[in-house]
Amino acid sequence: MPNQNGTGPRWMHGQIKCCGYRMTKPREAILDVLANTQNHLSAEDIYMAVHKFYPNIGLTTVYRNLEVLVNIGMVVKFEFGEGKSKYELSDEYSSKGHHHHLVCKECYTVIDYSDFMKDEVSFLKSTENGLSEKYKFNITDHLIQFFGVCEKCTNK
Amino acid sequence: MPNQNGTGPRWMHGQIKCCGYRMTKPREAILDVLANTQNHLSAEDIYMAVHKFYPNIGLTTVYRNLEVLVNIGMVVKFEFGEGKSKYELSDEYSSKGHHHHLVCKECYTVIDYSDFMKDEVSFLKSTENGLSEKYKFNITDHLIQFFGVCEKCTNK
DNA sequence: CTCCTATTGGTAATGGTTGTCATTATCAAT
DNA sequence: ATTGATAATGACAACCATTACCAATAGGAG
Ligand SMILES: [Mn+2]
Ligand SMILES: [Mn+2]
Ligand SMILES: [Zn+2]
Ligand SMILES: [Zn+2]
Repeated sequence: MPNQNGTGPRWMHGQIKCCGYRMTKPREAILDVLANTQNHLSAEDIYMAVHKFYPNIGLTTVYRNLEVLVNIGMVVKFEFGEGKSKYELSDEYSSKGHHHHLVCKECYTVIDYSDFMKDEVSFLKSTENGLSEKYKFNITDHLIQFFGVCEKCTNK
Repeated sequence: MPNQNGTGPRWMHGQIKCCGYRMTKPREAILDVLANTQNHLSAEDIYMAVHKFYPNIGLTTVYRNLEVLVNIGMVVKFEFGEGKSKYELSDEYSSKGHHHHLVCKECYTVIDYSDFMKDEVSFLKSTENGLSEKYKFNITDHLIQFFGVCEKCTNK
């Protein structure tokens, strides 16, 4: 979807140009779709959303660009166990900020949470330090997910 | 591989019979393969290992049984980003015990670690409590992974 | 031993993702 | 504004891990 108000962050001025990539219509459209949803979208979801405004943009192009955007850190790719990857804007480019996921194993509802971070921060810091020291790893990232059954699925 | 010494835990007496499942040759072979490796195996890996001793056991059977074993909690399924699932015995049936994973994003080496658990325990307890309370989730499980670049890949 | 039915194995199908390649579009340099 | 090098695109085919299907087999309670 074309940026509705002219005041939003123009992707043009973001990470993309700096990395030697060109700013193209599909790229922009994909970022706009991701910026305008609260959900975690599959490549197909994004393709369909983009398709409404640019019917000639292909699914292959969506996949290719998601890969690029993940590589330059503007988008994050997740596997929640559904058999297809889900994407969302990375912390820096999203209004959500740093968060993790609570996933229902039955209906695959995904909840973003950023509560209870005090304990997480200290846990992460000490664990990352310990691990990188002991295993000589250059740690760049972490993945924390909780799984369970949501309220709706429990009462069913 | 057929259980090498007659003294190991016979899967026969485990979880399987209790759940109404039958103990079959393929089932036993798959569990033996998983019990005799330190690695995280794909369905194909397991199929090939089983195939050496029971050449007539099919890949489909391996997949079907892995699903059963995951469902009754004897096996755990992981996605490390390679595009195929990896399997290992669950904590209770493995000599490894409770642990998490440190994954190299370049070569997909996976390290099991169970260090630095003191901080994790308190983090998990408070976060699980907070989340299940706030979001009315019945939390059953968690996934913690650290990603980075291993020593070998860094010097290359 | 018999019977019920869970399980198997072979093969085809599915579905998400990636490769190919001729064509097009971006943008730095003129 | 025009040009040119090349990044990016779109249509389609190929890939590959996983599932569905179904007739044949085998576990194990009685
Ligand atoms: Mn999220
Ligand atoms: Mn492990
Ligand atoms: Zn649910
Ligand atoms: Zn590595």
